[in-house]
Amino acid sequence: MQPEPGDTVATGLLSGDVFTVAKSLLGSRLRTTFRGQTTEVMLTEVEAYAGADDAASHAYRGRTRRNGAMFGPPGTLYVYRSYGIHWCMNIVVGDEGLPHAVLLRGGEITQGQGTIERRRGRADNLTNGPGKLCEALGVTGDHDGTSVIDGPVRLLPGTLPQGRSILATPRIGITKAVEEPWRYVAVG
DNA sequence: ACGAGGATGCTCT
DNA sequence: GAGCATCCTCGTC
Repeated sequence: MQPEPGDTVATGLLSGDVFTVAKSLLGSRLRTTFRGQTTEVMLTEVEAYAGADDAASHAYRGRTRRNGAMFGPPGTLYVYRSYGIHWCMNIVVGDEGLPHAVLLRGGEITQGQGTIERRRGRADNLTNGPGKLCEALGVTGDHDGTSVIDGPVRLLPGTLPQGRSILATPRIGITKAVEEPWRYVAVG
């Protein structure tokens, strides 16, 4: 599909293999506006989860009640509750029906610093972690299954600033497939 | 700087 | 009933 002028994000950005897409999401922005408060981050830390081929993926054993959003079209947001307390969000990528997704783990605030500090209840460590990122942007389970192309949680295309490079490391907080270097961080 | 431990709720086996 | 794709606080060094 050809991007049209005014598209919030080129859908082609989300249609490659999950590892390529994950890296290309670094530098993009994620924006929400709730109750008139706009908050936005530039993504700097993500992880790729490769569906049925990845023992650490929530979709490794197929579709369940929780992971249904992962089987939606690219751009679908998959939000789940982590440790009973936090929300974490993924962007579904690749071919529709394949449950490949990119976990959003961290970003740098580009808009709405004050709102984010209020939501987080502190002034440091605001967006360095998947649960923190959701709380900062006001993302909850209500947003599970919405689209980052035209939904309330909006992905805006972007590239990393000059001088930044991408470091691949093992993923954080998992107990299976722990060696795979599918976490990508913008450093520099 | 680093590690231990607890909070908490839902999904899946 | 186990097991989390986490975060925070409070110990120790």
